[in-house]
Formats: sequence, structure tokens, C-alpha cells
Amino acid sequence: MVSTNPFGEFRSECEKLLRNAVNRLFPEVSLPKTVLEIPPSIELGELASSLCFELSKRIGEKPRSLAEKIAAEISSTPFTLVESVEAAGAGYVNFHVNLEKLASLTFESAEELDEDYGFVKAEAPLKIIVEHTSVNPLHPIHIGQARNPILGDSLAQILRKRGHTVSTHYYVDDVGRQTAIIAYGYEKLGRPKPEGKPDHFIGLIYTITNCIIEIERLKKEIKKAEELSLREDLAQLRRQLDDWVSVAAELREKHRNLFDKLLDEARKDENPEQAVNELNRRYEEGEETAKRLIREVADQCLEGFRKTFERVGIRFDSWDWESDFVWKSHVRKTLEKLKSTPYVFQSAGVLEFDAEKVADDFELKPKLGLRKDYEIPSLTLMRADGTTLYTTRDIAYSIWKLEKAEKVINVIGMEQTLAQLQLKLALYALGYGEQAENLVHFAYNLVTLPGYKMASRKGRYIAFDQVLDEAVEKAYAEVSKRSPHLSEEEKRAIAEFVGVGAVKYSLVEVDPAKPVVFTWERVLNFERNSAPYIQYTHARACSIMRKAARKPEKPDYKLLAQPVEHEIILMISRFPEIFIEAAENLKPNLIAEHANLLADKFNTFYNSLPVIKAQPPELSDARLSLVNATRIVLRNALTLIGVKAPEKM
RNA sequence: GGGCCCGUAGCCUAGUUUGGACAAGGCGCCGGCCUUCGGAGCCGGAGACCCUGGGUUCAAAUCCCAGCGGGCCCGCCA
Repeated sequence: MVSTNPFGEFRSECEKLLRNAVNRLFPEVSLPKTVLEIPPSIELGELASSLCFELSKRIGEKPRSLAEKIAAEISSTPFTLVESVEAAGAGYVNFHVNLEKLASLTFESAEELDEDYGFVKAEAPLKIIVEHTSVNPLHPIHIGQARNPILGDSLAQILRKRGHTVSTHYYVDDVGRQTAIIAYGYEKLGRPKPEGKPDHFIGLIYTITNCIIEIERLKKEIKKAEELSLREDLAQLRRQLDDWVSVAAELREKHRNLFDKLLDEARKDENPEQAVNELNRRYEEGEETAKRLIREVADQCLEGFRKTFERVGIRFDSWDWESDFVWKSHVRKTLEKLKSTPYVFQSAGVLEFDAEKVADDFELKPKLGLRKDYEIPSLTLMRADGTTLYTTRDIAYSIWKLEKAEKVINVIGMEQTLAQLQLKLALYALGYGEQAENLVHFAYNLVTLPGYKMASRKGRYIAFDQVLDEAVEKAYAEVSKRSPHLSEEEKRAIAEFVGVGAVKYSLVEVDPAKPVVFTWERVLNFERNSAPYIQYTHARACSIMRKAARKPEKPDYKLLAQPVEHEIILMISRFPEIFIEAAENLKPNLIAEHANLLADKFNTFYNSLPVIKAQPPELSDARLSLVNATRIVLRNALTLIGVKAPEKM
């Protein structure tokens, strides 16, 4: 017997038994929704129902006595996976599973389905686009941004295994002032060949250029404020200037040549800020020299990103350049169309989108979970100089994505919630209301550093690459200590997947809605509740299988009578349900959690019970099946969160 | 000022969507394990008014209301 969802079979049986029993006993009562839950303790059974509490109100009988009647009624009918039913507590109906049958079904299914065990297919597979990461090509990916590709890639992997056709997209945001700034600096330096990893080199030029321009800009604004004696503005501007001046000092300290050269060159320009804006405008217009320059810079930066992605095993199916949507008129046409709706107005020379009015006219506030009295701010669509803003371009891009897929998931930080809302409302205004419902903003919370605020524009960040390096280095030290006999090459290879795995796990393990405070301690954890711990447990299970060097020929599953064995059988049988929940609710952290719990139980098992030498042979075989199924689930779970499952380490 | 997110042992987290039985792990702390298959491990112990106050309910960490604390957003940045 093979089942894609062994625990689900048990659950369905319990539901059916419960429903039939209640129908027979109380034909006049409509059944409350029968949700079965997992009891707090394993002694209470594997599934339980609290429907008697609800039923008691309708029937006017104590929950406990109802539970007893129902349990007795169910017990008079035949079972398959169910072992027994009983009334418990104040009125619960508890179901105990027939462990021998569940073990047999679970282990045989796991072995048979192997690399597909747990991956229950969706009834209606969809074409899904997962857009994730989309870090601007300005500087290396920092640790705050790194949560995005880790979550996004895991989501994509989970949805693929769920049977959907998933395409991962990277939106290259090469339009806008920021890319113009880096390109400006890059050109001033005479388009240098990158020293070291290109994204880090680009990042350095970006920070210095941005810093110089900001200082110039602030100085001018301060002068203006002085003339108009705007006291409050002045104080604030001066604070900002102080901050940038200290950034400049830090930068010049570390990179004197580059800094001084850029400063000299920038000073040759009457107004660097204006030059940047000019470049931005020319790029949007598709002017050739601007195109060549900015694409060259962006390409170099992306080349660096690709190296990082390769290292962490993340690939994109499509690289979508924002500028293409501008040049191919997608943006202009969207804007024209939007202008013809009653939701766009002029204000102080710029084009505004009235998101509030759309929400009202289409009565969308309750649907979008907004309060009636909340007034949605309007969105600026176009600058006075005719160039567009990020969200405007994103509207055009979103339409394109929604035309290519039935569902679009945008993995974007929660700080962009408002912009994503405005974007969605623009889709309604444009008549894409139906498609807008298929647009999901997967919002995750920020990664913060204790002590100071990360600011990529100020060059204050910890690069993802650096975190990976540290993790791999620590892993190397650990491997060298634990397995000195291994060759240098083997040690390096192990250190790589251990270190990378640890970092990925630390970012995927936490509920995406919760903020993560970055600490080295968290990321460099190789002990319990970490990728290395699960990897180690997997390698251990593999090792037992290797040593046994045989297939379980005649397992007798009823001999698996130890509590820990009981728990492991349950966890393996439940993996498909966990997977479904993770896929449907977009919660990769559930997978990490389940793998970790299984690893915990397996290690307890490992330390207390022999496998290969267990007697009689039927027990040894049954345990071997358990080890093998554990190995399969750990590996499949790790695959979903993008962590390598090694056979040795 | 308005909106969104977060608040669970000293620290980090699970559980909150879908209310159910004595709130579950990890780190750290204390005490044990050279138990045959891999010690990145195992066993035991101490440690929680689930931010506060109301409300709904047979039942609230979970739902509702009002606060408090922290973060984010409200830009002709992205």
C-alpha cells in the first residue's frame, strides 16, 4: 500500500467515523464543522475532536456524556487505520491510530515515493510567477536583503513540488536616480575594470558618489534655507549634512584614492546632481550613450550577484529589465490608459494617482483589510521633468506578469506595503481587477542589526557574501577539528555546504512576518535547531543504512513499541500535511521546523535503541525502515528550503 | 497625527490565520553520559502573571475593543 499522505488517510477515516456516528445518533442535528486537532499529549491519541462542546449547546446534554455516546457508537463500527476511540477530558473524542498499520503505510510510501514523498500535488496546478530578490544593481546584496532570495527561492521550490509551474523572476531595477548616480561615478572614474568581486566594487563607487552628491545637495539646500530663515528646516538639514560628512570621513579613510579622485571629478561639474538627473532622463528616453553606460554598470553588478546566487544554489528563470518596459512603451501606454481614467490628476506640475477614490468606487477597503476611515495616500506617477517613478513602472511590469501567469507572488519587504497597495488599486482602475486578485504581496519583515541601522546608501551594511564567508570559515574549522583525516578538498566541500546551509536556515527558520535581529551567534549556530544539525542527522541516518548494507526484508512494525519510535512514525506520516500547509499558506518556516523536530526525535532514538544489532531481525528490519524513512523526509525537507542533504560530513 | 507589523522564561523562537486538554523547543545556566550503528550528539534540572486592562465564549496566548512598548510606512526615493 502506498499513500501520498498517510496521516491524511487516518485523518479522513476519523472524520468519516465521527460524522457518521453523529448522524446516526442525532439525525436532526446539523453537524458543526468537524475539525480534528492534534492532542497536546501523545497519550491522548493522535487526533481529537472537541465538537461535543459545540454539540452540547444544541442538544442540551453534557459534553462528556455526548463524547462517551459518540465514542461508543464509533467503536461499534469497523476500523482500518484507527485503533480505538475514547471519550476524554471534559468532552473530547480521542482517536488512537493503529501504529503498526500507520508505520507500514508510512514507511512503504516513503520508500516507494522516495524523492517525491511528502510532495502532495495541488488539485488545480497553476502557472505561478515568483518575483523575488530584485535587489537594485548598485551595491552587493546585504544581509538584510538576503532574507528575500532565501524565502523566495524556498517558496518557489515548495510551490513547484506542489505541482505548480513556477517561474522565478528577477526584476532588474536599472531605471531611476540611483542607477544614474552609480553610472555617473563610474564614468567619472573612466569606467574602471572592477577590482575584486564586481558588485562590491560597484557598491563602493556608488556609496562614494552618492555621498559626494548628497553633501553638495545639502549644502545648497542649507544656503537656501538660510536665505529664507527657515529655522527648523535648517536644523534638520544640518543634522543630515553632519551625518553625511561623517560617512565621507569613514569612506575617505578607507579608500582615499578612489574618494579623492571622484571628488575632484565631481567638482569639475557645475552641478553633479543635475548631471545625474540628466543621465536618468536620457536613460529613460533610451538615448544610446546613456544606455551603454548604465547597462554596462548594471551588468557588472549583476555578474557579482550571479556568483553569490550560484554559491547559495539559487537560479532565476527570467531576468526582467525595468528599462525594457520603459523603452518598449509598456510604461507609457499604461500611463496613458491610467490618465484616461477618472483617477489621475495634476498637482503642482506632477501626475498623481488617486488610490483613495479607486478603493471607494470599487468598495475595496473591506476586501483589502483596510479601515473605512483610512485615507489611502495618493501616488505620484510622474516627475515634473517627465520621468516616471518606481511604482508607476511596476504597474506596467505587474500587468505583464499577470498576463503570463495565473498567479503572481511578489516577495517584497513589508516596508513597501503601501506602494504594493497603490499598485494593486491602479490595476483595478485600469480594469485588471480580476487579475489584481491573483497578485500576492508576500511581505516579510526586516532584518536589523543591533546597534546601528543598516543603510545601503551610506555604505553601512554587512554584505551577504561576508556572512557566507564567515560561516564557511567557521564550518571549515569545525570540520578540521572533527574530521582531521579528510583531505583538504573534502573539508572545503563540506565546509561550504555546512556554512551556506547554516546561513540559509537561519533566515528561513523564522516566521517571515517577524523581524529578525541579525547576530553572528544566530547565523553561525551549528548546533541544535540549525541546518548543520539536520544535515548531520541526515548523514547519520545514511551512515546506518550504509553499515547495514541490506534492505529491510521482513519488518514487523508492531515491534516498534518505544514511545520515541511512535513519535517518529507520526512525524514521518505527517510530513505531507505539513508540506501542504507550508505551500498553501506560504510558510517555508514550517518545513524547517518539522525537519528540526524530526532530527531531534531521531537523535533520541539513535542514542537509546540499536538498529542493526537489534533482536529479533524483524525488529531490526522495522527500525531500518524507520531510519530510511527518516532519511528520506529529512532530505526532502532540506531540499525545500534549499539546503544540501549530505550523505557524509 | 494616520496606517501596517511585532510583543510568549535572562536571550532567541513555535503555537495566533482555523479559540479547545497541564503554553512547546533552542541558547545560556546547573548536574550527568568514553551506551554497540558518526559526541555538530544524548539524559536530567531550575527558569513564563503568554505586554496591560476590559469584552465575547462552556473554553482565550489565539477573536473584539481600548491602551502601552518597539519597528516600518505615509517622498517628484526604491
